[in-house]
Amino acid sequence: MKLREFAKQLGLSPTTVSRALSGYPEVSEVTRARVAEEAVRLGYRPNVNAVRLKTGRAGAIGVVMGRAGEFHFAEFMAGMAERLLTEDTDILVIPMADPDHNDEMQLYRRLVESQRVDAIIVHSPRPNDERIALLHKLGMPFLVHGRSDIDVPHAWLDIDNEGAVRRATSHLIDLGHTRIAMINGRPGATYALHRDKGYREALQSRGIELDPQLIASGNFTDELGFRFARSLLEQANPPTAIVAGSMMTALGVYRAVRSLGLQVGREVSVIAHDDVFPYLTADNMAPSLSATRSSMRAAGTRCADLVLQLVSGRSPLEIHELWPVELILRESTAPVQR
Amino acid sequence: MKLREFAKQLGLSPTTVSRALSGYPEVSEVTRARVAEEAVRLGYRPNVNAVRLKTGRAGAIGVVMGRAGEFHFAEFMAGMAERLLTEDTDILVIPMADPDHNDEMQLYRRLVESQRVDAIIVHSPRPNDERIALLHKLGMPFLVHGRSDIDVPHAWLDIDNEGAVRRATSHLIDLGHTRIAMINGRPGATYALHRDKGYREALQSRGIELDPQLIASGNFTDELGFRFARSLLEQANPPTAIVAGSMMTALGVYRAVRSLGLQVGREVSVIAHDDVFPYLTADNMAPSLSATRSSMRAAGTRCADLVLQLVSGRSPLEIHELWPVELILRESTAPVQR
DNA sequence: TTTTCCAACCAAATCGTTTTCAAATTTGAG
DNA sequence: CTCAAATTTGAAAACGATTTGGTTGGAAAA
Repeated sequence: MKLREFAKQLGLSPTTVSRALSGYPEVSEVTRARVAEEAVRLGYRPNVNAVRLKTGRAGAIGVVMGRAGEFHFAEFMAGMAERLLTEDTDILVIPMADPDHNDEMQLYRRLVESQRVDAIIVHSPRPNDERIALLHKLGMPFLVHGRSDIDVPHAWLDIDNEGAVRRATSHLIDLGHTRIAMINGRPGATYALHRDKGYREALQSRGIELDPQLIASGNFTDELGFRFARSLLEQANPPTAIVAGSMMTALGVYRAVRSLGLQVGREVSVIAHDDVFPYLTADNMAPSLSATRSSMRAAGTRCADLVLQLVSGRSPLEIHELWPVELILRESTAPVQR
Repeated sequence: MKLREFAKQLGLSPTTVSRALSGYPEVSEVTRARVAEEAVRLGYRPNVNAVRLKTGRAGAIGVVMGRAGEFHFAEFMAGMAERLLTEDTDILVIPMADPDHNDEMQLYRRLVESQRVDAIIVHSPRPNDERIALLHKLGMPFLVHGRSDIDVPHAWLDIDNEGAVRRATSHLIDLGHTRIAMINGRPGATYALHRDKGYREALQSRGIELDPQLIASGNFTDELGFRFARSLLEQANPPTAIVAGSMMTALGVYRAVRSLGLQVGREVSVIAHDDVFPYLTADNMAPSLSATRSSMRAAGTRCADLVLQLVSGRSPLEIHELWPVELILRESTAPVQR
C-alpha cells in the first residue's frame, strides 16, 4: 500500500497524510487521529527507501566490527539494541577488512559517502586516531566509545580505565604485594595506555619500581593469560599478584596458577576487569574473582542514547562521559604471603 | 556528486553512465572503461537510497538479535562480515523486544513490510516455527540457521547436533561410562531436541536406561554448568561423565568437579561442544577438553553466502546443508574408574 | 545507391515519499 | 455580516538513481 492509494482511501491528499503521520502541527487533531487509526487498520507504512531518499536520513547507526570477534561485542550490541528498540533506527554492522591502515580510512570514507548511516560509533580509539579526524572533517556525527587525545572535538563515552587499574593495583599494594604483574590489551589503543598509566602511577606513588618483565599485552584470550602467568610464575622471583586484563585472561591465569600447584587467593592474588557477561560471572569463579566492573551492555545502551542525541543536533562538545568503575573485592585477592 | 553532473562532465547521458557502471552490455567497452575510471577519479558513487528506492532492493540482510547476548553471536557475525565484505550488502541487526510470542511475529512482519532487508537469517528455530511460516507467507527470502520440522519449504544450514551428541555419548559409553549426565540448551529450540535425541539414542542403543535426573537444560552459562554438575556429583550414585552443552557450561563443570576435590579426566569425564572461539580454546583448558567442534564463524560465512544466493534467485528448496561435527578427544575423557 | 540491421547512446518516465508554496476553509473581531 | 487572520488542506516539484522505449549513425546486405 502506497501513500497515494492510502490517501485516496481516506479522501485526503498525500500531503496531509504525510504530515499527519510525521506529527507536523498544521494538521487538525481530528484528521491526525483518523489517519493514524486508518494507517494501522489498513496497514500502511511509509516506504523506508523513499523516505530516506527524500529526507537524506539513513535511519541507521553504523558500528564497524573488527575481525577479531571480540567477545564483548555482542554485549555492547545487545545494549544498543535495547535502546534503539523503541526508536526507528537500526544498527548497521560494517565488517572491517583489514586493520591495515589505509584500508581502514577508505572504509570509513566510503561508509560516510554511501549515506547508509546517520552516525557512527568508533571503537577502541587510539590516542591520535585518524578515524576521528576523518569523520570530523567529513562532518559525519560520531561517538567514540573510549577516548582519544586527538585535537579534534568529539563526543565520547569511556570508562575510567586508569582509575580502575590504579585502584586495583593500589589495593594489591595495600595487601602487601610488591611484585605485581599486569596484562594489558593490544598496545596502541587509548584504553591500554590508560591502564598502563594507572598501573604505573599506583606503583610509583608507593615507591615500587616497575619491572617491565611483569607487563604483557595482546588480545584478551585465555591463552595469553595462561602463557604469561605460567612463564612468570615459573621464574625466580615470581609476582605475587596479577592484574589480569579481562575475564578471559583471568581464566587463563587461574589455570596457570593451578597448574603449578598454587592457589589463587593464596600464593597469587588476581584482579581482572569484568565487562559483566551473562554467561561468565566473576562471582562464580573458584575462588571468586576480585574485579573492577563496568557493564558493557549499559555502555552500549548509553552510547545508542548519546548517538541519537548527536543525530538530533546536540553538540559533540557537550558529550563526554567518564564512567567510574567499581572495584569488587572477592576471594582472589588476599594479603601477600611471606 | 550526483549522476547528473557526473554524466555531464563525461559528456554522456545519465542513462549510459548508469549502464556502464552496472555492467549492462549495451555500452561499448571503451566508454565503460572511461566511465569506471572517471568515477574513481571524481569520486562518484551512486546514492544508495536512490538506488534502493528505484530497484526495490534493500542491500542488507537482517539478523534478529535476541536479548540474551549469546556469546557466539559475535563469531557468527564476524563470519558473515567476512563474506559480505566484498559484496555491496550490509548486515542489519534488529533488536528483539521480548521473546513474547506475539511481539516476535509482529517484529518479523514489520521488518518485512519495512523493506529494509532483502533477506533474513532466522536463528534458533523451533520444530514448528511460526516465524518460518510467516516469512514464507510474506514471500521474504530467508535462511534458517538450524532447522525446523515445519511443513513449509525453507533454506537451512545446520550442524549435526544429533550426530555430535550421539558420538560424544557413545564414546563415553565406549570408555565404560554408564551414568552420563547431559546439559542441554533452552528447551524448545530444534537443536536442543536434536541433542536430546542423540543422547537418548546413544544410551538406548547400548541398553543403558535413561535417568531424567541426569538431564539439565537452560542458557549456556558457566553457572548452569557449575550448579548442575555440583548438585549431581554430591548426590549418591553420581554420574561419571558429563556431556556439557557448551564451552561456558564446561567451565562451570570443571569448576564443580574441582570444588569437590575430584579431577576432570579421572573421576569425571567431560565432553562439550566447541563453537571455536578465538579467546577460549578447548585445547588450552586444563585438562584439555574433549569436544565436538564446529566453527561458528565458518557457519556465519557460509550463511551469508547462501543468503546471497537466495537473494539472487536460487530456490530455497535446493539449500539444505547439514554440517558434520568433528569429535576431538583430549584429556577430559578417560575410561571410567572402578 | 538504397535498404536493413545493429551497436551505441539518450530523453523521459518512474520509484514513493517529503516539502514548498499556494489555495481553501474556518474563525473571530469589528 | 464582512473581511482579515489563522488554520487546514492540496498540487506539484523535488530527492537521485534505473529502465523503457526510442533515436542515431554507420556497416553490411541487397
